Amino acid sequence: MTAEPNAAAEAPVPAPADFIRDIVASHVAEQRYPGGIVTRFPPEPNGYLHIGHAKSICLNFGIARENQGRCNLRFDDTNPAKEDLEYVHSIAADVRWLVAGWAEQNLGLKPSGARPAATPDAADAADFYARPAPGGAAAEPFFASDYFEALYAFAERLILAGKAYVCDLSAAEIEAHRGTLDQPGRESPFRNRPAAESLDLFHRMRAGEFPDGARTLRAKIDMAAPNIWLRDPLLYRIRHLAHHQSGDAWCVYPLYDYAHCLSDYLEGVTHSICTLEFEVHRPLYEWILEALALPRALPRQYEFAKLNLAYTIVSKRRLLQLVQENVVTGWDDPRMPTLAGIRRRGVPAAALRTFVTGLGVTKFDSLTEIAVYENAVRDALNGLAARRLAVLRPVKVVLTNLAEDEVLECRATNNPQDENPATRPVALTREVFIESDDFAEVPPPKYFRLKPGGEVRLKYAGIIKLDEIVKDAAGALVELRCTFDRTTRQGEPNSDRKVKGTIHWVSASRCVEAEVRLYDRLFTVAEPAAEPDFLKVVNPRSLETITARLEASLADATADDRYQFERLGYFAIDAKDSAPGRLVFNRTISLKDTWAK
RNA sequence: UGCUCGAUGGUGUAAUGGUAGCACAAGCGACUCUGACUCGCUUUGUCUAGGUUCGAGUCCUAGUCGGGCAGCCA
Repeated sequence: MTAEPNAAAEAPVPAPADFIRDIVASHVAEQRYPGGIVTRFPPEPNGYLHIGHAKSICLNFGIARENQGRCNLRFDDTNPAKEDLEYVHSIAADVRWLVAGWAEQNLGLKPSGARPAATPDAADAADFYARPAPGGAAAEPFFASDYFEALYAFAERLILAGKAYVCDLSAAEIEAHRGTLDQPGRESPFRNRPAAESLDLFHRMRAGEFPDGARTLRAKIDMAAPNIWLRDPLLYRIRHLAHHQSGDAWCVYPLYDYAHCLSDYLEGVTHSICTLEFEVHRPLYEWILEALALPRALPRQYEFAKLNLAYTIVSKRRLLQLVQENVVTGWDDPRMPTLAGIRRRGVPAAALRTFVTGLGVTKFDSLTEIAVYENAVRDALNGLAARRLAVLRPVKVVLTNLAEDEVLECRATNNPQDENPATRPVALTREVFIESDDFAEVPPPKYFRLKPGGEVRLKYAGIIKLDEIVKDAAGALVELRCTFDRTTRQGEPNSDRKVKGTIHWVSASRCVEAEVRLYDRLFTVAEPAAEPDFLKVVNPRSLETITARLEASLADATADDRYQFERLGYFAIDAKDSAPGRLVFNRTISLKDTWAK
């Protein structure tokens, strides 16, 4: 992970307001949660975090931050079949990156190895979590798997209270009994078996006596409920599978609805914020907590609409497909909307934060234009990026009135946005490269750049005039022969002489080569997820790799810095592939180009 | 056609019964040693129909349109 280039430079923004924050504020006002406000970010470690998660992270950490509370990072790891340690590590790193310099003091962690007591009553007695000092030793994220023992004890209690039972129906039979959206379900024949029998069976499930799928633990609610999630939902299933955290300790694993609400409760979470698709699960979330008659204030669930971004896929499943089918080079490919990809591409975390925060939080299923994201990225980078000269597609220019060995030193401004901008030297020599786009033999109307007989300013150097176009026998352009007006150099009397165009350039003899990766959107349509096959709308030109010529100072470029190649865009070192002597730059984003329209 | 949630310019949102505002986008102009940035101006909106009220985007009723829900996924 690269250091955050602008962690300290966050502009003060008014605290956001939305319907969830309004609710939190009213709870604070009525002192509903004396222990303070606790939220949580609960990813399942089955893929990399993406830009949609950034919205959730900023919401949950933002609320914690605004209320001097805490946001627990908790892995919702109840399904060992789909999860992997690689994802645990990437997610932890991505969260820390996004939150660094902003809400890291609100990141809820626990002392290494801390677990709630194994019995529900003891777990009720006190919160087991702690809040170590930032960066303190021995702090680690929470895991739902830490609660397997406590969750199991809670389940025993439900069985004893007649609120849960072991069901011997097969998966197909359970489905058949469930009914349909407009037809009530039928009760399981095992629904009313004695609690003692269910408890014995539940113990034997844990002991490994039954194969996968043979039995389940179900809540006893209402098979005729109009809400399907209340039709005796499954709480536990048998899975003879090793878990990335708990190893071989368990062969029964709790399901989401059961594990999530209780994990929230155990951690002292007050506001459990999730996306809209869990709206219909909320009655179940509440049913489980209330069925256990727990002593502390219960967490409540609130739902908001997830982020949808135009030309982007925000689905771990589909992102995994892109990786597996080698459409991209990995989860951290700079074209990916993953936090890892976005970071590698050079986007500052602060840009991502302003973007998602500016979106607001509602229950309306929206599609955000990509321009909003791009604006946030450019805006963050504009104040941050050191200006440099670089030529992507070189055309040779010979300044015929400069001697072969002549070197004219020019002062270039590092960032005109700074109050007292620093400068650096760049060398002008007889042979330079300019951008091929900046020359037109047959110029279109209102073309400000170099054209036959025309003048243009080489930025920081002075004005040149095109005298002659040299081509080879095949008619291909060889070089442009120009004269350099020495009286327009910095400090010379005509330095302020106006010409319409100013272009970038590099000295042909004093430049460095670098691999530059230019990115375009990964999909050709605004809503790739709505396509029957989203792989068919992958943009075949999403990556273009070229060899560019950079001003010599860029040989010392660092991965922590951000650069603007003047008139071209914002670029960053590719932290993974770049090495001393073999520079690799990613174009984070181009500059706005109103001329191209 | 069961339950549930939603609907404000092109897009995303604000207005908590009292002047429909902001951002992005778009258009025009100014500035410019980045056709960037910045600045100025402009276009465009309360799903429909009733009702309550001095006054409705907001409250009520009915409708229309859209999202979500029937994994031993989360």
